[in-house]
Amino acid sequence: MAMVTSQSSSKASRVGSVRSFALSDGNSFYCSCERVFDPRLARVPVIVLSNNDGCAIARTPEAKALGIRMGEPWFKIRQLCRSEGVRVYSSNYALYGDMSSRVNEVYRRFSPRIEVYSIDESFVDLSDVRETERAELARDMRETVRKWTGIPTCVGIGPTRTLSKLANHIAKKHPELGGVCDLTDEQERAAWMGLIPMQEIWGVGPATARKLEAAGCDSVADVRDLDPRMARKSMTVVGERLVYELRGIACLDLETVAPTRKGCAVTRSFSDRVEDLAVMEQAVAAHASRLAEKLRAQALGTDHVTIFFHTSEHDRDGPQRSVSTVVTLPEASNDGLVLLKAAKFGVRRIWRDGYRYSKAGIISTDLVPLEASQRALIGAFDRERGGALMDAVDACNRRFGRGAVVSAAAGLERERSWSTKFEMRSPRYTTRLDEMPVVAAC
DNA sequence: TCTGGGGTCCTAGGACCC
DNA sequence: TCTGGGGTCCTAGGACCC
Repeated sequence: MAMVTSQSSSKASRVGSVRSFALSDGNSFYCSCERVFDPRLARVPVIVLSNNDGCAIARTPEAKALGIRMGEPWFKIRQLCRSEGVRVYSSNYALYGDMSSRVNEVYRRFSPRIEVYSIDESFVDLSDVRETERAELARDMRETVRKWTGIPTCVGIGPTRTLSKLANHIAKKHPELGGVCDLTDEQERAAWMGLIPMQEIWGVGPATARKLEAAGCDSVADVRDLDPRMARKSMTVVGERLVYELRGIACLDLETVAPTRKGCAVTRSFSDRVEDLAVMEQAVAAHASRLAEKLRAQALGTDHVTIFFHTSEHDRDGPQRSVSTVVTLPEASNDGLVLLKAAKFGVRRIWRDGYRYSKAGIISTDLVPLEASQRALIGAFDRERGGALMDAVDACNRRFGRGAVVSAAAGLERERSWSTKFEMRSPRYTTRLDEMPVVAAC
């Protein structure tokens, strides 16, 4: 079998042998997390809003039935939610992240090889499970997750990652399957593929869908039957792999060990527009501190950061401006004070009065393991002192909660006029002692 | 008259994902 | 009034090198 990959790769060592993947994901995951801790939410419409309470990013079936779409802005659905009694929550990532790791702990009991693909989805390798036993194992896994964490899931099984995603899609759309769909059988698979529109394929977005349409594709089966060479011509190696994956030939293997992160960013929309340099400095400084924290958690560093801010396209009347600048450091660092200083420097460099800025951020690409990074001959940071200080800051924040110790330059909570809205956040039940649910037994 | 060939690295931009 | 945040991969094209 020809390896369909853009670069020679040895990690797909098992590619070619018969594989089986299960994709398990949490149903309306964020909403389900909220339901675990509040039984009153069962069977009523629930939605969770994005950062800044901007738009709906998770909806229970009851909320979907009311016509609330994915990504719909909050201000457009507020009335509907009020009149229909929809329970609305701000994002509570501390809770969702913790619930996610609990769910993954359960998956690990069913297979030694799992890939945590996103906060609510994981691939589970079932290659060593007998074909006839896979669906049963999936049902068992699903029940165990439900019992131990309270999260409802759906599982799709297939010989490639793409087909397991497709199976998962079917499991979700067809409740009569009991939350598990196994596409191992070729005939059964072919029947389903003829029924599902190609837009549902994992990896097909609007641009690819237009190309596929032009090529006469309507269903998933049509894409499977494309000539792989033609697919490569119009859709690059990504398109060619897609065709093979749909044919049951695995081109993508599991990443069971999370690869070192390549980039990291902290960006936020402001709750109110920012027109003042001092406020912008404070906001970006806070983002920089947070970025440094994220890098420290993974022992990574960066020797340059991009600072950006821009106005909003939705402010039709005002003048528009979008700027960015790269600030280079003498050597890689993850010291909060170093990145904060770089951030403020960058902001001042590109600041211009007279605009109503809506969003700002700090981005770092090309992360390096800090210990292995090249030291500067001139301008090296005092890593011993800086590192000890940051260790102490991290320890305090772990113990007393994020934000317990911050740089004054990044602003205290109460003076942050720019900060993000979380007006309807539920308690962080599982990660904060003071927000733990209290149960009375009598 | 006539001006190589092949490689790497970097960046920007497009596309897609959750 | 009000429209999220944070990632990955791939390609083309330019700079540069020998």
